[in-house]
Amino acid sequence: MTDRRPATIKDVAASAGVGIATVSRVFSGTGSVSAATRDRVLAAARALDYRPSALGRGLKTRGGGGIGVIVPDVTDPFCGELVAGVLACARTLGEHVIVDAAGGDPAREAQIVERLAGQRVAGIIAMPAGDEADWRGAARVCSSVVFAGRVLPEVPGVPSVLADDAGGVRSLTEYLTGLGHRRIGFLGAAPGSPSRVRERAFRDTLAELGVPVEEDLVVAARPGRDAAYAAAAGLLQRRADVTAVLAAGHLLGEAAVLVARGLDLRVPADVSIAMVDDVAWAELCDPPLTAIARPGHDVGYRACELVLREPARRGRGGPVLLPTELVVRGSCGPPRAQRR
Amino acid sequence: MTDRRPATIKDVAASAGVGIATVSRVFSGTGSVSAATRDRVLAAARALDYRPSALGRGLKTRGGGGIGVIVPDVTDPFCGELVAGVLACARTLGEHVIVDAAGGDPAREAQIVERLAGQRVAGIIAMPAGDEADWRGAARVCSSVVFAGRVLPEVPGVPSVLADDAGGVRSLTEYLTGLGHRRIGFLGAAPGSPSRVRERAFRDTLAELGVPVEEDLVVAARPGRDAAYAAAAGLLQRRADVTAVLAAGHLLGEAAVLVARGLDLRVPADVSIAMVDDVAWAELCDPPLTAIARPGHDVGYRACELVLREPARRGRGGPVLLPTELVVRGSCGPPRAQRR
DNA sequence: ATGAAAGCGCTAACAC
DNA sequence: GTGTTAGCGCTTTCAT
Repeated sequence: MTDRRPATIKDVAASAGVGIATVSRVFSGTGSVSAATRDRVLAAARALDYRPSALGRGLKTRGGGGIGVIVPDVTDPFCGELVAGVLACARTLGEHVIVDAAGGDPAREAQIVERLAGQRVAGIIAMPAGDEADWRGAARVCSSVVFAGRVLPEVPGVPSVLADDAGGVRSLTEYLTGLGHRRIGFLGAAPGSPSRVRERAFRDTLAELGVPVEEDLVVAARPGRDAAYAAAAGLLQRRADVTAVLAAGHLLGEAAVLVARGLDLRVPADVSIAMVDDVAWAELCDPPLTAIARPGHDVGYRACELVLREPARRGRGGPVLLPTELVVRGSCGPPRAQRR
Repeated sequence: MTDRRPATIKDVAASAGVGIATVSRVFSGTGSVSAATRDRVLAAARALDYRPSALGRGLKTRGGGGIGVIVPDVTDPFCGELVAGVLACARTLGEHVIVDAAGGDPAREAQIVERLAGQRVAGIIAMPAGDEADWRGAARVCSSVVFAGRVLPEVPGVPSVLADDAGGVRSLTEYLTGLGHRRIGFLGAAPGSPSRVRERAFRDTLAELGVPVEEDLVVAARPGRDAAYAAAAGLLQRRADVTAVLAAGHLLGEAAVLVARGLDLRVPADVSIAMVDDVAWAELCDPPLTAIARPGHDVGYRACELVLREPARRGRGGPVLLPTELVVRGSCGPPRAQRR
């Protein structure tokens, strides 16, 4: 049980009676080695429990390899899917993945980028929190950066792959108005949020449909469960006449459901509720919630492909937009004439 | 915009007019450097956008640093929490974290361990899928391995930190029997599963309470949503007389809720339902589900501490057991005299 | 306080 | 085919 340090290429070479270059050739698949020698090397390696050091190789080849992923929170369902997608793709490409959570804090995000750069990763995939300046720098620091699931405006040279949130909100809005709703409450992200495409899509769709947008019905919540709940409660109490609520995220949807329940509102008889993010509980809710499914896994997968396979095409063209899907369940119905 | 390769310590040394050793001292904090020199070095470094290479350092110091985490699936809520806990701890210790998902496949798990070993990580935290032999080898391969959230029996030298699942199931079982239930269905993991402590705890508690265990009521489901649903449907249809269901995981709980709804069973009037894993939707369910909260975050955090801070104590004593919490909501009530 | 030099484990020319 | 050699970027004696 002596825990001696790992065998090196030199040990293997000596033990197999060959030069270190030969061992290197055997393991990197480069050059040509006679079958006999290869076997001897492999045997020696196995005996010594040898495993090539990624450090040595990385140092030589300039680039440690691997890819870094930065999300606000790994426990968020969408982020989880995203990460899973990256892992799936990275696996096929034989790369490892360094994951970190920035908690929505730009400073922390910058720190993580710094560390990743120190590791000499081949690329970084980020769901950015919000500081353009930092990312402007990061784009220089790392060979290849791509945004996934979210973008920062004004960061040139960083390609992105996104779920088509605008399209999703648009169809949800059309669905709701089609049902007859005119006073739809919108629960969205705070002004500081990186992208308010959802809110814009909501407003635009309503405008196109000739439904007036009442400012009072568009509310912005800061991130987090509590803020979401407060926003939902505020909206539903202030405007007892809303007939439907469109929640722009699962936390906001959760809040809407809870508040409606607390207010003894029947769904969808008194209020219809729909949300962005088709999380697991949408189906378990009573009634099951109509939602927009965002392809988190695919977003991650594509982002990983982009960052590793097409470093040349970086920044070419607009963002890659992946389609969302409207999943209709039982939480929306025609508006009741008058609530309360 | 010339994308020249990253500056090295040599570049900085030259630019600052000092030796490379001095630059090293400045960045590693070792040795002593005069304030003036330090400033010159720092200035030069900033100008060149220098960032020490973790590869170079790692090679020299034997050990790339960083820690590896292997879970079955990052999108699982418990795994997500676990990973988040590891990230939180690793951050305080300045280590990066390589994450990978094995999908419950021992072979894939072994591959991942192999890659991690190649990266010369400082330690590995794993929620093992099932093959003892692989892990027996892995324990040798890597300096420091710890199991988290789940254990394999009989892998010596690998410490573990776990949620007290047995305790959780015990309190759930006591709670249910206290309510008057005698025919409790148990939805558990398949026989091949790494640990069936939950089932054992259920049986033991019932035995202690003098309630006979009917084999017919203890069902094992293979992993995955579909299998869970099938198991729940089978149980509830076969035994219309069960008055309560204890689901040993959130997927099983989900299945129980869905099946009960499909069968038009009222919860808790017709059946009480409780589960292990206090996931987000437990509170959104109607009625909200009584559940056992497992401290996923803490498990990850402690595991990370263990793997990095106490390599000496490895394997000493039994597993670290973290308490679970019984969260009583509205899904359980006294049994109805007779169902159907 | 600081510089020179010797590697860490590996790959890539280049000889043979 | 296979061995020799020169670094990759860094830390670390050992002089100075």
